[in-house]
Amino acid sequence: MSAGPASPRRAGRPPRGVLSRDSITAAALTLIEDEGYEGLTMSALARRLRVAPSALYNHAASKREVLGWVQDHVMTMVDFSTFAEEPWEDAVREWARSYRTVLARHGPLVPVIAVMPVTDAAETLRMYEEVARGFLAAGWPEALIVPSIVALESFIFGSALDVAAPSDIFDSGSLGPHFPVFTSAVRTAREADGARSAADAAFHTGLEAMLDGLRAQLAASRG
Amino acid sequence: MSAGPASPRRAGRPPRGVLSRDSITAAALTLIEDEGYEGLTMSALARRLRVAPSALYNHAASKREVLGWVQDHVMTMVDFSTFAEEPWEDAVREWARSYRTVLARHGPLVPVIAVMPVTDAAETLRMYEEVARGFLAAGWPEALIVPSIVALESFIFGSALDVAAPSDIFDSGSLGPHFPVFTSAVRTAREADGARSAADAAFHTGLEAMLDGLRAQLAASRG
DNA sequence: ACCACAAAATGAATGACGTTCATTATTTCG
DNA sequence: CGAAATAATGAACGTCATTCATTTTGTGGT
Repeated sequence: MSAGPASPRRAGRPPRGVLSRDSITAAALTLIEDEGYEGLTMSALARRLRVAPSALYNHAASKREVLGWVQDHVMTMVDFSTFAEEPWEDAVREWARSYRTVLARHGPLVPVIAVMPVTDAAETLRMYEEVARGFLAAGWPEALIVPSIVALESFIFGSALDVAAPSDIFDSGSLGPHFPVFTSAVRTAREADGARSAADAAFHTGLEAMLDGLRAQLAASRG
Repeated sequence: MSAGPASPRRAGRPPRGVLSRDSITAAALTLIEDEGYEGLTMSALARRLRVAPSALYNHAASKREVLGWVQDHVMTMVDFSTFAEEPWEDAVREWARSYRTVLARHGPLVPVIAVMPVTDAAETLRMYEEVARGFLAAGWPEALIVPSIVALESFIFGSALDVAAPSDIFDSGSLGPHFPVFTSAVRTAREADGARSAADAAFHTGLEAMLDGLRAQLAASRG
């Protein structure tokens, strides 16, 4: 496949820079796509870039920093364009779906993103600005905007984690008979949902419930 | 503090067993309480138990397995007793609060719990059985019970992650002026919420919204 | 044009961590 | 009573992130 080292680079600064923040981020993303997050090691990353592991530290202070770049890029994949075009409820629905889909492919990033300060994550701020704008245009009182967005995000984060769960996560196995109500409910749900996974069904149920509830709160706030 | 090795145990099976699944789990829990999850290493765990690290592997196949024991114990701390006593809505509220509080202290466990099959986690099954029973008693159609529970759980998981976030997570810093709507909404929310953290306010907002929405779905299902 | 210094690569070394293995001693079971 | 299972020790290994000394090359100031 990939050629061996044509001319094994000697030590010393190379004529043209081999690495950059962008090239490292891109390599990390394809590495994650190919091998998953367990495969994302500094050695593997360096191998992809045909470079010694220590060379990475001339550009990133730590693996954590590389992960920050990846996270920033992942956030750009979330589609929040509909807030400018569609009514509030449809826009939230589309945004939430996109957000969850993106995060589901980057499960190990979810706990990091949930906690990451927004201060210098410009892409994330762009998203929040647009979402907040959509809420404001829909008539939301300012004090309710941030709590509502964070509540939606919490649900989205949790749902993204859920996607990674095995489809038989609720099989109660040999213990089933001891928990008849739950066991029966699981069976009924499986039949009702058909092809849709438990995670997808729950996401739909929860998102619609939350939209219902938020709509009611908005109406209440208008008196 | 703790005394040094009074009699440095020689190799060979000791007269009385020093380790057990319970003692390891208990030590892991206090270790986590003292040092957090970063401090939970097999060496540190062995040190607490006054044992060589390799001795742990006579009882647990891996660190992952120890984590499973911890997880099982953590789930027993969730209070779902109110489902037997109070009306559906209050019971869900209390359960969700307790669940989030417990998980917030065990953030690193959240992604694991979200994905862990329930098959031989008896404690977790007990909780699900009781919660499902509460839904059924409140008149929920069987097919909606599991999706509703999972949706609530997703929100709870995401909210638990949120608790670990720094309080200034939404400070837009020098970029603030570029995102005026969001920046203003953050300031307004902070003033409105008073002492309550952003995470707590969002949890309250989201939980009430979801309860509203679920109540509406229940009403609709009754025609 | 020269020179000092910054930048960027290599390769060797370090330390933490999870895990395995050979060894030893003790209990338990047939 | 003897064999086998059990449960400890301590030494070793492999992986990983990270640091350091060294080497080479680009760049800005005089």
